[in-house]
This record gives sequence, structure tokens and C-alpha cells, in this order.
Amino acid sequence: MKQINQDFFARNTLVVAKELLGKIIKVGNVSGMIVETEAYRDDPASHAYNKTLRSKLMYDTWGHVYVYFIYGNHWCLNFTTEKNKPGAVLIRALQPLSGIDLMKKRRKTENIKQLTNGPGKLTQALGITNKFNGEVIGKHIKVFDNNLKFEIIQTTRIGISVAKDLPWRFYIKGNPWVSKF
DNA sequence: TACTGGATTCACT
DNA sequence: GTGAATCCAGTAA
Repeated sequence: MKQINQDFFARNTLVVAKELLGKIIKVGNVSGMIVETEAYRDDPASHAYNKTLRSKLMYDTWGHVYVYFIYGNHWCLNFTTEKNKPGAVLIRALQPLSGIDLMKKRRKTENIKQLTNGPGKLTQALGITNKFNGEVIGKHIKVFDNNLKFEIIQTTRIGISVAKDLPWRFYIKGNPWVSKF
């Protein structure tokens, strides 16, 4: 399996979000296949809309890990994109592949479907916190190519984004780990 | 220094 | 279907 290099992320955010589907994320001995992503660009729904200390990574880097905390409870995992524009792809759901026992322990559940079917869940299962924020992809969080073919659905999150050029959410059709939100 | 709201999840009804 | 938990970054002062 081939590891993805930084150039993969130096492209249009929507293209990266779409092509990340089916790729493998590996952190230590825990890994999973990406089954749902969300593209964030320079729109009012995104942290990228205002350049702040937090969103600086989205402006200045590509192929880096961007982790932030929300709702007092949850971490969200993003990969930054595009060389000359702000952008990032939120990883919304994974299909667990290895290290499942450790994921169950971290998530405190035996239900495999509940391990990584949401943005906050998968970071917990993978042990991702802001200690990885700003790291280049490949250091601790690795992404591998996986030559699988599947049907991809594009959609939007109506009511949240007022961005143009929608849609910007992608998931693998029929995969049980796609989040319901 | 204080206030506000959020790229969510879970328990409960 | 509804609401609580929970805390950090951004903003205003």
C-alpha cells in the first residue's frame, strides 16, 4: 500500500475531499478507511472565512493535520489543502480496519458501528487530540492509497452553509459507517 | 476580563 | 424528537 505524499493535498479542496474517500488513515496500530468527508473553503460556514490563529493552518499549509475542539466535548480531524488558498477537508467517518479492540476500549462500546461513524467519534477511537495539530501528514497520522472502486455521493448540508459552489460533502454509497448527521 | 456560540454526541422521553 | 454536557477560540470592551 502506497503512502500519500503532500502533493496530493496541494489541489482543489473538493477534488481532495472526493479522492480521500477509500483512503486508509493509520495512527499507530489503529487504522480505518475514510468513508465520509466534508470540504471547507473560503466560505462563511468555515473557519477559513476569517484568518485567525486557529484557522491560520488552513491558509498557510497543505497536507497538514488540523485538529480543533468543539462543543466542549469533541475533537475534529481535518487535513489542510491548496497551496495558495485557504482550505481543509474534515474527516467525518471511517470504517474500522485494524486496532479495533483499542478503538472499543477508547470509545467504551462493543458496537463496531458506533466506533467511528462521526467526526467526534473517530478522533476518540484513533486517540487524536490537539497534540497532533499542525503536524505534517505522515508523521503520526499516515494516509495510504487503496485502489478500491465504489459509488460516491455528493451532497450539501442545507441550513449550515451559505457557500456558493455547493455541494461539498462526499460519502461512499451504502457504507454502514457513514454518519447520519 | 467576560461573554458567546459551535464542522457533536449521548441519554432520555 | 429533545435537551444537556462541556470548554475553547473569537470578539468586544
